[in-house]
Amino acid sequence: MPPPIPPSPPLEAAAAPILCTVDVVLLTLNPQLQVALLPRDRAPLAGALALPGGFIHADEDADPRAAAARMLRAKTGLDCPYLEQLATFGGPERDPRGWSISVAHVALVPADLLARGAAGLRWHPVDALPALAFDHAQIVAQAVARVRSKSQYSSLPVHLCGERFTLPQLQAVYEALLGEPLNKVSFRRRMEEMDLLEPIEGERTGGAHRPAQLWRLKDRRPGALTLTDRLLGPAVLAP
Amino acid sequence: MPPPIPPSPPLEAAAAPILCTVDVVLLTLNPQLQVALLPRDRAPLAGALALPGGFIHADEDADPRAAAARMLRAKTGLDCPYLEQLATFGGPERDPRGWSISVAHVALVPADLLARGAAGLRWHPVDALPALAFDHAQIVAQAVARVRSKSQYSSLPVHLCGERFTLPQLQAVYEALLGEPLNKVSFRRRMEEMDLLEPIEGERTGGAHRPAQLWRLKDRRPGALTLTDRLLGPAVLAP
DNA sequence: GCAATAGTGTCTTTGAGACATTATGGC
DNA sequence: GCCATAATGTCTCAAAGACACTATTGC
Repeated sequence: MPPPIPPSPPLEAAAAPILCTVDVVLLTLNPQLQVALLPRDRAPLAGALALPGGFIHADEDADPRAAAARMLRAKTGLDCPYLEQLATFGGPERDPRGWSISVAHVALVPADLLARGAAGLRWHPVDALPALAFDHAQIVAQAVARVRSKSQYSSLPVHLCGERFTLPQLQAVYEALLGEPLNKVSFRRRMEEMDLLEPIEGERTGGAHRPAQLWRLKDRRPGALTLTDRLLGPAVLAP
Repeated sequence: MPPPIPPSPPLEAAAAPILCTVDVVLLTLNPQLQVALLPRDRAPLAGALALPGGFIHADEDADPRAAAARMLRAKTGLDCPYLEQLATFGGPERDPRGWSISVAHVALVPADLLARGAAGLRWHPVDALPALAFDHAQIVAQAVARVRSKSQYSSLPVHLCGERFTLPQLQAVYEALLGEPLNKVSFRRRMEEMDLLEPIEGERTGGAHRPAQLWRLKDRRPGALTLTDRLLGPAVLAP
């Protein structure tokens, strides 16, 4: 028997205020996957390690992504190369101040950009995290799953390399994210099919052995992803 | 030159109140992909077609998903089989009442469940939508992209079939979502590999021709997805 | 029997991985 | 010359698609 629909439920009545925040899972590869954490400087949970984040400011943020970018700039000094919305976490218990929402984002930064900015950041390998404030451990876990999953079928890992890189370097990044060695020939075939890299003429890396060709992204829009219809690695980890 | 980090920005100061809502993109296949819309019964935009949704209630919702389920029950009478968070949309302009957030969800319902509930719902093919309120057209577009994308590598389409279905029916659902015919042999090989279906002993569909075996999901947890590490269709549509 | 759909067997093609070979640097 | 790494050529194997064939119903 279909449940009767109440005539006119007061769904749009104004509700109790909800705390609206944004958090950023900032990741780098150095040489393993690491996440940036900050000790909280005020209550609640002062001193506890937490993701960079804070309240959305209705008067200055154009959307959640802009709020995340502002947070990142303010708390880490980085102007973010790759920034993607992850998911929204919410509920009455996650923050002692009341029913709260956090629009979580993932940001990627090449390890060689870390010198600048990054003042009080504490980097922790994602596979050995200390206790985190609120539900931030869960958020980090989901972010890592997302990044690993997308590494299977997209160019996402290039955003963990600098602007210029060699194919062996890029393959090492994919392997670190996917957690297993990749076939060199297949990897190069796939990168060529994706058609997202261009060689930097004349440029090669030095070293004690045969120098490798340097490459850069063809499409210079920051944060752009190229997808492939075949998979590089194994196990799909996250939806 | 790295931008200096301001000493102690007032990031956690209480901010202007933000409207927190949830919207649901409820989809069915009948025979094309259709979305459920409701004419708004109050200002703003009274009369305009919109997604079922409304404010989060801090006093009764355990999290955004619960809020979406409540909304769905109240506005459509359906207790949802498949419900997944999509993304969060927010900004100062999307709702005339002020800076607002909508945690958008995707819900799938088999066409044969539509008889019950579904009182004032208006179903529209997603490829020929009328004008929608707020930014709901964009939300629907993203939901459809997500559903089509997941159809490539997961069992998501089974949630658009009823509890019992034949393999030709299921293949037709995949084909409708992916927009192209699939190879019968490969499709069956893949379904067998995924190991998510079990035949219903003795049961077969009638009809003028050879009857087909009926199947059902092995894992009866509603909303559970099985993933595959190979792709069924072509073009990856959404990240 | 015939028509129409369900289900399966098999061959061909394609793409991925393993391996070997060549190339280019420093010493 | 030797070693180490980069880059590419080639072979093998496995999976996907095309196609044909069998199976089962109603008429």
